[in-house]
Amino acid sequence: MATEQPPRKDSSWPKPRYRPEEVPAPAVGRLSLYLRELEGLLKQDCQTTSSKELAETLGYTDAQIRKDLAYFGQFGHPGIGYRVDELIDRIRWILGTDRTWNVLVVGAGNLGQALATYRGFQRKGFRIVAIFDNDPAKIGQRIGSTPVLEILPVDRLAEIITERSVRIGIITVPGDAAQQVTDAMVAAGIKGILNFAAASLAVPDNMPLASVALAVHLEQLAFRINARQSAHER
Amino acid sequence: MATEQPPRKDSSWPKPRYRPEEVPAPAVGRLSLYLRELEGLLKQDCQTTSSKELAETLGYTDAQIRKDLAYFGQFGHPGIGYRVDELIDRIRWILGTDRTWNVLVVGAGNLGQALATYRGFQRKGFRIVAIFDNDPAKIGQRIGSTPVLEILPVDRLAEIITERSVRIGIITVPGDAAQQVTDAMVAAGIKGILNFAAASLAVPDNMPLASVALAVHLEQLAFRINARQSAHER
DNA sequence: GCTTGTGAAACGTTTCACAGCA
DNA sequence: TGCTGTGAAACGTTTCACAAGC
Repeated sequence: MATEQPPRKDSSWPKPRYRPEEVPAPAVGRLSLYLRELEGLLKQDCQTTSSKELAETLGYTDAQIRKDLAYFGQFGHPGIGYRVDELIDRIRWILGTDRTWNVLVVGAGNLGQALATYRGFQRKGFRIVAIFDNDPAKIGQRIGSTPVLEILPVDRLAEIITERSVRIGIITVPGDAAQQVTDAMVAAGIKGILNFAAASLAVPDNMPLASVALAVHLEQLAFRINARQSAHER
Repeated sequence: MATEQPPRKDSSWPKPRYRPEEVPAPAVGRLSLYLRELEGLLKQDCQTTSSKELAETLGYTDAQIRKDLAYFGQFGHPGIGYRVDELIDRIRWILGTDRTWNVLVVGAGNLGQALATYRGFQRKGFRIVAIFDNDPAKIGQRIGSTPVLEILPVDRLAEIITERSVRIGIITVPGDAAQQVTDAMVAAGIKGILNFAAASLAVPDNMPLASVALAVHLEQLAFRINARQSAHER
C-alpha cells in the first residue's frame, strides 16, 4: 500500500466486539482496578502476567478477568498470558486516559481542597484546573503547589469550563447546594460529574454521573459488622 | 404479663424474613440512600412518603424500593405509604447506626484530615476518635475542633483501638503503605475497614472492607463520556 | 381511589468448561 | 504443558403484575 496509516496505535488494535455502551458497568469498573494492579506490576519489572495471577491479587476469578477484557478485544497470548506494558497501554486507551482530562472542583472545604491537590489524579491523567467556592473569605486564597490554584467565585464557573475545556466537575459542597451547582455545570456544558455531596442529583438523561456517598460506606460497614456478629452468635 | 419487655423498640418491630447475610449487598447500599432522602423529607416536615415518591427522586423503580425494604420486614401502610419518622428509626436500627460507632483514621494527609474533621460522619452516628501518621513533623499537631484531634504515631494504633473500642478504621495512606496498616488494624481487632488508598487490600475472610478508589470514579466517567460521544457520532 | 408486599418472569452478570493455540 | 477466549449453564437482581388492605 502506498500511504501509511496515521501513527495512532488504536487503528492497529484488535476487534472491538462490543460497542462501549454494551459493556456492563461492573466490567468497566474492574478495568480501572486491573490497570492499577498492572501499573504496580510494571514498577516491579514484571513483563507478563496472567488472568489467574491478577485474579488472585484482586480477589476475582480468572474467568471474570478474561471475560471483562474480552469485551474490548483480544489482548492475551495463549500459553503466555498478558504483556504488562501492552495491556496497560490498551486499558488506558479504552478508558480514554491516554490523553489528559481537565477537571474542576466546586466547594473549597477540607474535602474539596484535599481532592483538588491530590497527586493521584494527575498520575492517572486528570488535571485539576480550577477550584471554586462562594465564601468571600475563601475566594482569592491560593492552595496547593505545582500548580498553585486560586479559589475562584462560583459565578466564574461557566467561563472557566468553556475557556479551559473542562469536561469533568467534582462537587464537594454541602448537600443543599449541590443541585444548583449541578445545574450550573450542566448549563455550562460539563460532560460528567463526580459528586461527593450528600444529595441525590438530578441530571439530564444519559449524563455520566458518579456519586461517592462517604457516610454510606460507613453505614455499609456497620451493617456488615453487625451481620457478622449476629451470624457468629448462632 | 407481669414483667415489662425491655424498652428497646426492636423487639416490637416486625418479622425479619431474611437473615442479614442473605440480603443482597446492593439492597443494603440503597437502604443508606433511602435513609438520607428520608432525613431530607423530615426536615421539610413531610409526615409520609411512598415508594413511588422515593423512587422518583432517587431514580429507582417503586418496586425496587418496596422489595428492598421487604428484606427487613413490613414497614408500610397500604393506601398510605410509609411514615417518614418511623421508617427513619427502623432503617437506623437495621443499619446499626442508632448507636454511635467509634472510628479512627490512619494517614493524616490532606484527605485523612478532611475525613477526620468531616461533620457528616458525626451526624450519621460515626465518631472519629483518633488520627494517626508516621511523619514526625505531623505527630503532635492538633486538627479540627469539637473535638480537637491530636495526630498520634502509628505505633499507638493497637492501644487506641482497644482502649476506645474502635470498630472501624479508615485508611488514607499512600498505596504502598496500605497493606501494613491493614495488617496492624486487623491484628489489633478492628471490625471493618474503609480504604481510600490506591491498593487492593488483603484481609481475613469475611472481614468487612469497603474501598473507595478516587481515580477509578474519574476513569469511569472518562469512559462513559467517550462512549456517549462515539454513540452520538453514529 | 391509592399503596404495600410478594410470587413469578425477565433480565443481567458471573462462573463453568472446554476448544484452540503457543 | 499452560493460558486465552468464549458459548452455555448457573446464579443473582430487578421488574412485572396483582392480591390484599387502607
